[in-house]
Amino acid sequence: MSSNRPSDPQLPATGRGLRSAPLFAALPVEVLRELRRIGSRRSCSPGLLVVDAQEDTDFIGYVSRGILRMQKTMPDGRQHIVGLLMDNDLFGRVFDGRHRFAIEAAVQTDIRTFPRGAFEELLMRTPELERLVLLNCLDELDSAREWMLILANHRIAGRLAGFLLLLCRSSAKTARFLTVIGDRLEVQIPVSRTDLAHLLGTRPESLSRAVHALARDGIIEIVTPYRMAILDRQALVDLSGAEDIVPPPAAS
Amino acid sequence: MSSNRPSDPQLPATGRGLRSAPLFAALPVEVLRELRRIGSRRSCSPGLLVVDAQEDTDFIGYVSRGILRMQKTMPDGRQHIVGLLMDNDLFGRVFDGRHRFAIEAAVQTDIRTFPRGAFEELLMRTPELERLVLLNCLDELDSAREWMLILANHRIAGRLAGFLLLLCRSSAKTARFLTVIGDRLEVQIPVSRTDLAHLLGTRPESLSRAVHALARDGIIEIVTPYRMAILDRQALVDLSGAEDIVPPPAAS
DNA sequence: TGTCGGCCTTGATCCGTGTCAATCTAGAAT
DNA sequence: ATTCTAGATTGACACGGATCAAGGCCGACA
Repeated sequence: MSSNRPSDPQLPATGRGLRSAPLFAALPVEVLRELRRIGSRRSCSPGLLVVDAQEDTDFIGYVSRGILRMQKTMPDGRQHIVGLLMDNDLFGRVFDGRHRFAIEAAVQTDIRTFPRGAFEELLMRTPELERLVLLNCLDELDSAREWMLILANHRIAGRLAGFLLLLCRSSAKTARFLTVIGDRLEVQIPVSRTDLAHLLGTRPESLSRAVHALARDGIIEIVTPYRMAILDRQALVDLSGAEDIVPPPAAS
Repeated sequence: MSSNRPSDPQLPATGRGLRSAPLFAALPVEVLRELRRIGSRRSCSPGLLVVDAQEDTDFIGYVSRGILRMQKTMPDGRQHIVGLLMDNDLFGRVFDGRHRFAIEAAVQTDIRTFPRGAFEELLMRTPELERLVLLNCLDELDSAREWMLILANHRIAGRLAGFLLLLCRSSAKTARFLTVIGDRLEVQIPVSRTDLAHLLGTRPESLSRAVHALARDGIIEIVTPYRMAILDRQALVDLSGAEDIVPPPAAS
């Protein structure tokens, strides 16, 4: 199945090594060295099952480059996506290996794995690392709730708009998925239409219609199924029903 | 608005004190004593804003009894619920006070607050507590994703069924919301119809129809708007499209 | 005890979306 | 170059849910 994919969802390369990993950048050099020592790289082809649901994993993972899909297989056999792990995301259950969702590579993905025991041990004696893991988890939690806001949108176009804006925002941090050519803003869709449909709680057919409706209205332009240009960002914001970026001042 | 509520959503009383708090139960006595020392009780009436969105709070909160609503106010003024905090839930951003959602009491709720600085300091020198907080956060994260599964259900009846089962499951831990009289299982709905509708991503009218449809089919019985009996749990499971409880063996 | 004002419920109608089915497209393999 | 195949798209149609509007219920307050 992975042999017959469009070549589009490949992502551009970025720097390697933990030094360039934003999540760990602030850590002291000796901690970075230790992480490098206990960690190992792993390359995952699209479709590879990284973690199975209900599995007790013995490692903590970090996405250095690519996309992982978190999903649950329903009793009727359908797979439902509950989230994406993208560049700079940490996954795995510290102190408790049991996963509740399967994790699968969506595109060619480089991850870094740390043996759970060694990672926990390092965590115990490194307050900075521990603090980082906890903060990362809190951020993930809020992100998951933002996702719920997007999913709660009644119309598919609204959910799609929210997703596109989410991509723009998350890319603002890592400069991935985005291509700016002049005043033209192109986003890379990291998953297939079918996956995106499941992610947004709908079907491929309905999603396709929604995408093309946005294109007809001149809000986006479909370059390829995996790449579209944002022509009218404000229209997306209106459709999504949410404010775009966090209000700058936030003064009381 | 809070003065004209039905009296139903009041919840039964439970034991007080940190000793009976399941989250902290496993901690050493001296840590409990310390927590008791720095913490203080607070009682919140329905509708009380505990934390405002974008607010930098100086405390970590723990729900000892009751329900808090996490919500976001949309640009058009509507409030959208992204989650509920129930008995035994911890909230607040350790090491980083900025909240992204407002938190409001849904019913009369007792919370316990710990000054952020003191809590963090205790966290730093108490690995058990820290581990507990991190695990709690990981669980919350997975719960949020379970929520996404419920919300992804196409039919309202399915989302409602998932919510009812969620209530049953979460009550299994704390024995709240549930009343068992003989072979009759009654669940307490902790929020108003309107709130529940928003929580499930729909409108009060549609939700009302879905509830009464389940009642007509003999799957549930509506005792009051805030209390319903589960007559056919398996039917709820089927409707929700998910397996009910985690498979007991989970053997490979 | 009577009035008031929420919330909950119900009815009617229209639009969006799920579903089934067929066709198109673009890589990949030969 | 040709064939093959999975994914993407389009069409037709029925159904569920959103919406607008109205009525019922119950607790709160005077």
